[in-house]
Amino acid sequence: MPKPRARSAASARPAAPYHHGDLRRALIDTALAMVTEEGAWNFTLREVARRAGVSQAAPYNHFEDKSALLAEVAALGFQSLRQTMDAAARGQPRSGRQALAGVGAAYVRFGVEHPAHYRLMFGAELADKARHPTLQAASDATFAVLTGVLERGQASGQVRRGAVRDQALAAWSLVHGLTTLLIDQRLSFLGVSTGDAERHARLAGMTLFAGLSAKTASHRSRG
Amino acid sequence: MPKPRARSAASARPAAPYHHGDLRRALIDTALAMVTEEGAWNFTLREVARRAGVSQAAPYNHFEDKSALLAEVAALGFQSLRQTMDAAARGQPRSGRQALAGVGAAYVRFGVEHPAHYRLMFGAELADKARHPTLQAASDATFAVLTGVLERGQASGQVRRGAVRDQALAAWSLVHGLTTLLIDQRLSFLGVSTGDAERHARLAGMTLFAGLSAKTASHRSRG
DNA sequence: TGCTGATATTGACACCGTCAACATAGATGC
DNA sequence: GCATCTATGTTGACGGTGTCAATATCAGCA
Repeated sequence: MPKPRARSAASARPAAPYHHGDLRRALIDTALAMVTEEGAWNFTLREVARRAGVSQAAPYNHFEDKSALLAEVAALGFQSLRQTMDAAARGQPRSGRQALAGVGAAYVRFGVEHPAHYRLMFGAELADKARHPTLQAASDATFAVLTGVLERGQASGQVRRGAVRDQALAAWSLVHGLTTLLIDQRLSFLGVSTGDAERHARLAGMTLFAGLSAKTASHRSRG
Repeated sequence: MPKPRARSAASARPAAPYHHGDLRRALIDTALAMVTEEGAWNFTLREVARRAGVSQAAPYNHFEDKSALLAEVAALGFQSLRQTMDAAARGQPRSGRQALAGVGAAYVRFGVEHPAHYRLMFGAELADKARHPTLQAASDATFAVLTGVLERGQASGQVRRGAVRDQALAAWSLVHGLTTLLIDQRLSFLGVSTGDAERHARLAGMTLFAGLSAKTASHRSRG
């Protein structure tokens, strides 16, 4: 067989036509699979192209850069994280401390269960997010879930009144720091493994939320 | 001059002798300079060798791996961070909330002022710290400063009694998360820049410490 | 039908981490 | 003093990478 160029021939599968059809989507899907299934958060553009069955330079017709593809996959991660947090927020009956703890725990759980994706989402390679508006938008929407919970908490009187921005920043810092420390195994010397993730998330969250609580906190938050 | 091989000749500088003398130290120093002066946290081993004036393969006589050199530089970063935190802890008159806030603020300030070094210290390339005992030791010593402050705080009655490990984990998560978010400019959409670092560190810290405080916290921690 | 623009391939460039083979020189034993 | 050993350099290579220029292919439209 000199050159399998059949397209409208009798072959059931197109057998690798010259033009892929929707290579952009295929590349994102392939990269996403590599990130989620294996732990390849720093994958190679050539490898993605290889798995998609195209040549090494083909991606450059759809992405300006390797980091553009990275950003797309990271954006999908933020969408997934946002859905997880949304579900956790809605799963709680009240919009107060329970909701906050639930969302925080869901956040940490997402990171621990998808370490490669989380690393990609927050990796330094994409630090200049201004270049990737899709990623920026997805990230903002995710953060909005947190501020929303805090706003409803303030409205319901369960969260101390104050600048939601500052409260959200503290809460986000806490869960983000805990997640990255867990993922990078920086806590092994403490005897903390990723299995304890949720427990520690709730524990650290309780400490923080005691400070956020509208009521006097110290005698209320004892486990 | 055909071959500048003068060593005991009249030349003041040795003019590149074949054997460097202490290349290991020179490589670490060079890499450290690249990390601190420029923002090159993901430097190239070849580039380090180039600047040290040796060939590309010379470093392999002193480091098993590129990551071994990375680990050494990261360990120096942890030492520097520990000194900063120690100074902050000692600078506070009392060993309670003030000390904790001071140490936290010093931590965040260190990260913001040395972003490249901080990224290297916590980067995913060195996630398997077990391979680098020097780094592990330096990291542990740094963490010990935090637990020490908490222990003294508990002893003096200013910090709520409880498992120091859990409190330290919460505090570390908070400052680490805030630092990485600041460094990676993940907070620009909030209008938070690295210039506000210390203010936000103290603000977030106050929220957390309100939960850690032994006294009823909510009416005491108002700025 | 033939042209045009989008999309894919090939082949190259410079760079990277790492290794094997070889060169050099300071230390050591005689 | 000299030969040898060993630590420490160099050179050159291998396979891998991101990226680009030149070229080939093909779908849709005049």
